[in-house]
Amino acid sequence: MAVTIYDVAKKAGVGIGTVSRVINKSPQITDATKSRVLVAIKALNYQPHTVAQSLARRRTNTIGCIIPFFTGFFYLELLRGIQRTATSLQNDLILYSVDNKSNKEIFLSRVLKERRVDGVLLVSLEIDDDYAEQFSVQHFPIVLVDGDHAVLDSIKVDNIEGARQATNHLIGLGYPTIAMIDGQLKSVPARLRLAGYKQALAEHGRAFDESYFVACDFAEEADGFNKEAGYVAMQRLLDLGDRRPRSVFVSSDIQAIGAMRAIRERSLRIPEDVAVVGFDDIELAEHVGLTTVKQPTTRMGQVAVDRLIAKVTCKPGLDKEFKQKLTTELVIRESCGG
Amino acid sequence: MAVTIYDVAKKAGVGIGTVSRVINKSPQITDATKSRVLVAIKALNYQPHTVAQSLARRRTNTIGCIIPFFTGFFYLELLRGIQRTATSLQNDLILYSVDNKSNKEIFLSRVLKERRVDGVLLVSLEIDDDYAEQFSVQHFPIVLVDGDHAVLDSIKVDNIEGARQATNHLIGLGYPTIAMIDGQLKSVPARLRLAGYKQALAEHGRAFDESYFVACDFAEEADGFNKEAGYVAMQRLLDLGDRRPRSVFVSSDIQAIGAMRAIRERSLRIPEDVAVVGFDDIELAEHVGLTTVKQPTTRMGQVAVDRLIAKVTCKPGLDKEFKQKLTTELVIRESCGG
DNA sequence: CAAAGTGATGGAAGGGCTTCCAAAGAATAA
DNA sequence: TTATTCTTTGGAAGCCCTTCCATCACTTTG
Repeated sequence: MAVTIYDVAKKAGVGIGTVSRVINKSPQITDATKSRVLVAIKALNYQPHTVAQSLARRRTNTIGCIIPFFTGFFYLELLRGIQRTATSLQNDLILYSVDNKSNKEIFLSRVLKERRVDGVLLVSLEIDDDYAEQFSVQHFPIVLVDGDHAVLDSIKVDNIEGARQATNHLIGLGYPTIAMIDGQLKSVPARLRLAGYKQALAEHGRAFDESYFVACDFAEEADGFNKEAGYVAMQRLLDLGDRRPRSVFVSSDIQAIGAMRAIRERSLRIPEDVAVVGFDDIELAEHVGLTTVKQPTTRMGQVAVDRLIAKVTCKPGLDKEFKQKLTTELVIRESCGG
Repeated sequence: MAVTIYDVAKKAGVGIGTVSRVINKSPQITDATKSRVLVAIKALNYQPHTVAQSLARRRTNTIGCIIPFFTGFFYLELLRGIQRTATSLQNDLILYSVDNKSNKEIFLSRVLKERRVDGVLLVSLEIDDDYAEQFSVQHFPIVLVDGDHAVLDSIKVDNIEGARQATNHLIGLGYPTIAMIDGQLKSVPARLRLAGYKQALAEHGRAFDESYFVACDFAEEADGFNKEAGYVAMQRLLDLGDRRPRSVFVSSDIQAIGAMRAIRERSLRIPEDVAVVGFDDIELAEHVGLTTVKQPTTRMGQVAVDRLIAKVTCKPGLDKEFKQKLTTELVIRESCGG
């Protein structure tokens, strides 16, 4: 059978409390006893039973992460930031991955009642008001990542600012006309990116021109953020003939890839005929030389875990609400010229 | 305070053992008592404390997964298969991700002693003999994924067969000359893929021609499986001038991407001048129309977890060694013509 | 009708730790 | 010296379950 704290205590000739204190680095232990215990621990090759510790301490040193079935680079990088930070703060990470909506609810309620994790990260998923309420009332630590809710802590990227950066880049390069291709307007990021686009135009005294704006409301899949939608949307802009825009800000890289294909199919060149900026900085973007807006994904994971664990350990200054927005970064490649 | 099994027992007017039996679906409970208990559980909104269950049962219903810091699609898909299968078998998944080698050892020894997980998956990582020994002796369930060791269960893809498929495809299309670009020969998959290539050639009575084989031994990073290495290697083949190969099997997609660039830079066409097959089926492969060998990645995760949990639960027939090889699948796109 | 068997139930013990309280010992003050 | 305070230590109780054993209420059998 496995060696327990009692074996160590007997071997070292001390009480179990003393052994426990040594393990937990309690200060009030004489160096002599401490080293006796340490020797016994080494001799028996003892390691505390984590599960028993969790039960007694009412702390698992584990955080949960509810994340939609991770496709794409974004989630990989996010997970990397989360994992790395958790490990560095001596926490383990349990992954709950969500296939469909009902799944999410199950995980939320499990997390809340099983007490298997000290806190939870909810990534890219909406949370109902009554669940939010429960977490809030029970003081169960939760941080929303790439999402938001009135009563809960959240961290996300500043979509408006990112869209502004992209648009300003095109303005700065002197393009006379700047179109925008957006996702479905019912999606939150799509609306925010539109707002940033409009804001940048307004700041430079440019009017928003309805005919230069295409929302992919016709495309269902992935809220319009997909290759085909970008392709179709770009066709519409190119159909303007002479009035076609000189440059376009596309609200996601994957749409931009589709848009670029549409441009090339008409024998137009990028950026000489039409300049393109994307959003996201997916892996493909580098390959096709797409200038785009990079989200600080790894960082987001890190900040989220830091905050979550601060809440778990009741660090001071946690009452104030935490609504962090991280700023994006423009990655300049070849698709805009300049 | 949280509601415990005692509260439920009192409310239902039964003993705690009875409540426990209801929770664990023990058969010998009358329907009447069972429903009384169920009512009480519902009324109190009771849910068992997972940690306490783990301690009492000496089973955590959790598996660990030690995985190198997941870059690339391969790990995403693998993780998807692992996660999905674990969830469907009522197990949670703890992710230990490895940044560097020492990290791996730490996780291995923690897993072994902390008893926080019932079993562990070791992905794409080598394991020292003495650790393998320890797992073996202690009967601690472990399954190697995309790796191997004499005394441990393992599951991986059949690299030899995959390389044969790729080479045979080129042979079948009638290409007179078939070169190969490989990773560093010190890497195991590189050697296996070479073996498959040679085997296919031999089966069709073709000689292995040293001058048509380039191993990327000059490239350090990622065992030679990277874009630049592929680019350089292809240059060498193209430098053969008139004797340059009519087709080439590249041992990874990422190298193939580099190779394709080298081909295009000499104003040669794919597949009209040089046909290319890759290996891996990364996301980019589809985008560039690369014919390639797809690994059954998700499936591998699934099989691994199935096996691991079978071991944990001591299903019969586990003594025989388990060394599974999954077969690859050729994905035909445009880079080979035909 | 008693004896033996069957099935459902209660609850103590045990899983391995932390923590609190009391006690012993050491150090200081009077 | 004795009284007082401070440190260090031992170990019981508690964290919340599962499981085993004893018990009790019925059946069945002879």
